[in-house]
Amino acid sequence: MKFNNEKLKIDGIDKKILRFLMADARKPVLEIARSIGISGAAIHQRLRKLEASGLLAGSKFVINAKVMGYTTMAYVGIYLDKAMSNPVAVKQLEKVPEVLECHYTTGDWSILVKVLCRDNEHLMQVLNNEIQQIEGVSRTETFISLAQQIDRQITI
Amino acid sequence: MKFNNEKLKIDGIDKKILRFLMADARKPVLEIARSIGISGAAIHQRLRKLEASGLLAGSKFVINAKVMGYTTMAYVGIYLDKAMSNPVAVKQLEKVPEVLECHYTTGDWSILVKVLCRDNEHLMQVLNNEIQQIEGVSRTETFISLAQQIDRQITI
DNA sequence: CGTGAAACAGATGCGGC
DNA sequence: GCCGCATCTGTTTCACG
Repeated sequence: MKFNNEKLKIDGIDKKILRFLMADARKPVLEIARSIGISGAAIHQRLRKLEASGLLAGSKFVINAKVMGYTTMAYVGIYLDKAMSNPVAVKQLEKVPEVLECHYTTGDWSILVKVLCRDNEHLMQVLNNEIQQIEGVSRTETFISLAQQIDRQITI
Repeated sequence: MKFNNEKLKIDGIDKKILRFLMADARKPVLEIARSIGISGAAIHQRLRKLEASGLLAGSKFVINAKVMGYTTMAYVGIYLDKAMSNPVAVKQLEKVPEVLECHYTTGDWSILVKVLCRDNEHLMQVLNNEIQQIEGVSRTETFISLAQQIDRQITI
């Protein structure tokens, strides 16, 4: 991806718009307009500009996974055999729906993944039957998140 | 939070609606209606039901932090002194805007946080001047994410 | 549950300043 | 850049099957 991010200037009004929409992507533009005392058309123009700049990477509905019975979140550090290339392992991890994030990290492990499971038993199955079955995975270290106490985006 | 999640039944139509909105929270309900061949009013009713069930936890605009010059993401494992209670430390971590997530974890550390910084130098400042200055923090271990290769929500 | 119609509200494009 | 206006589209409610 290439963006024209060299001239990207975000002024106070842009920031206000972004803060509103980061908290609620469905907030009507006209409502935001009234809140910050500017016309709806102006907000619209600014949003087009921000979108063109690549700063706006879309919007998401947030699902409360707990209500769906997914209560166990964990981070898993994965050690790969020297022979195993990272992209090949990632391709396998993509096929595991419980894997929500995957990072290529410095430090002890080759890969750090975040997984979301229904319960500890489900987590065990994902570890044993999915992740550790991937070729090249030699060992894993699991850290269960007993509570997620902060969850937010970058502060604008 | 308590929800009436005992009777929560999600059928195929609900799943389709959710999949559309999880990918793009601003997608018009009428467009979804046309895609799946049902009236707009029906989608609207289902969304109200899903919202009341607590499954819908809002929506967010996603910001591309790279365009804002934030290119260094890292996970930091934090060791707390025995005397230090977790909630007190979390309260301090909340004040650090670079901290995006904070998990109370099993395993070696007391806390695992995700931080997003402009560059390695900024990360170093956050570690030395912010996180390690928090009372009760004895030691940290940092894992820089060289690349985030998967980033998604729960699969419906 | 679903539908279609009606009333309301928001989105979008444009000329003008 | 912003505004106001006109038009189009989407949202929301409601009575009914």
